[in-house]
Amino acid sequence: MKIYSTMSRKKEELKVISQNKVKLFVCGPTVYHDAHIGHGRTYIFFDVIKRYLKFIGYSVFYIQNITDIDDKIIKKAELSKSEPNDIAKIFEKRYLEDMYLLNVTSVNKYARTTDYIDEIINQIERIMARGFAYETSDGIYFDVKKFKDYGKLSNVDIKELENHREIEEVNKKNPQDFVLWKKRRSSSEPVWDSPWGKGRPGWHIEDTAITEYYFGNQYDIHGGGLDLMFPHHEAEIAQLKAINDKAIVNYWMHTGFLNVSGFKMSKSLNNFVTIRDLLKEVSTQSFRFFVISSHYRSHVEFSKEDIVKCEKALRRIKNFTKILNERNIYENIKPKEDIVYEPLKKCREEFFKGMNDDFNTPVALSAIFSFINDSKKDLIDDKIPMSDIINALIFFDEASIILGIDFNSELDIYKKDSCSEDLLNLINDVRKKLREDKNYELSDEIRDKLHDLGIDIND
RNA sequence: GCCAAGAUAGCUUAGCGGCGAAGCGGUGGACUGCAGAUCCAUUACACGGGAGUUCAAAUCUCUCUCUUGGCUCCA
Repeated sequence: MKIYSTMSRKKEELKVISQNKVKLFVCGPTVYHDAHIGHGRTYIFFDVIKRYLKFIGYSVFYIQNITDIDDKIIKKAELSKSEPNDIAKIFEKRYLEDMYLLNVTSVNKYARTTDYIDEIINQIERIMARGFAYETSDGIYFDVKKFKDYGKLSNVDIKELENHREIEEVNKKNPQDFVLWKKRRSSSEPVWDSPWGKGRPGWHIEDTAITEYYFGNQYDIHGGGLDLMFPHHEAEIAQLKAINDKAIVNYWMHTGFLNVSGFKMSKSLNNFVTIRDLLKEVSTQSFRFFVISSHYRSHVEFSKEDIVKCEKALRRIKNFTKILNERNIYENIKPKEDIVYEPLKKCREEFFKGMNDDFNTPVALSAIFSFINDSKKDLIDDKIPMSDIINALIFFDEASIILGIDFNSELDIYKKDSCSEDLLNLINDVRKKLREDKNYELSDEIRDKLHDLGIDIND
């Protein structure tokens, strides 16, 4: 199993800290608006990563933080004349709903920042005690000059930054220094007691507090979107090392951007697509397929058309597994016999080779399609041994579990409720009669209009 | 300005030293009253330009052109 590490900028063999165990942390969202499809991409991918590591035998503990106290949340609360905590609660709930809809089910623990205030304060105290942070009139700051490796992960030259950083805080020793604890600035913001008076945590400290609480000083994988590499992950590394020289994160993984109409999603550009809006138009499975049909580190351009293409491709796989299922005349028999059918052997080999090579899902998918192309005729002609029909079904089950896309179920975009289903049956009966009377004109018109409504009928 | 990523058939995406691959699309056919779906067959003048290294380069080096991203909060 090879994983690309941002720190070394190359693929490295996965070596876990304790046998068979992977401690995985991924930066979660700040809950002040609905998650967009870029979040969707990142979290679907880490979902696949977790699923795969688990599949190949690791016991994975996957934590994601939820930032529920932040400037943006406070600002949003002010605008909507509500409490920051209420805003956070609402969007946290909506975020979890979105993840559920995306079939992102592999996170073991969602950790809220405000549940770890004690740990955060304690960590800041230790960072200060070791001389890596200092107090000013408005907060506690990390002294970046004390940590020589600051900038190593993102390959950023600290000196360069001086020219570009906004200097919003005059009391800081250096413009690059980042805040660990913010002292109360206005009466409306939520605060907690601390040795430095009432205040709230800075953004970077929550992750190290949470990871230390659950994982200790060393853990295996830390993931997140590419945009978090600097300064967020640099800050985390600095904090970790400030607490403990031996602290280490072995693999830093970053997902590439999902851009819309050539640009990164932003509200000002009005190219902001939320997960819930997208799922009104395309199925979860199609979107997941879209996400995994490119490599997680590459930059991807979002387009509805491409998701439609993915939906068609996905349907091809489903049609194939449908035939496989029909051929499986022995129910409940799962012989773990060796595979003799060559295309299936090749398919498995390629699939796992791809996944083992830094989670190369496009290769894995390609292996599936090659298998379908190579074997479809044999399947229809009944030339595949029954044991391998079953082995193929087992393979598709495994692939479904790993990728979080059920290849064995029919693609169904439209949620059926009993009423609309009855109604559709009624319309179909009417059309059937019309066709029997050779009144094609009217029956076709109904079909066309249903199509416009997004309902396709197969005669 | 500094730091990155990228340019592969009509479109999307892999490959990253030795038959250019997958999906979508296109074309022909089967099925159908027709369309779609499905199936079968088939297709393609695709590795941004130019040098170099090598027996061999899409793949390595240099260079040019272009695109995108980061350097402020950001998955």
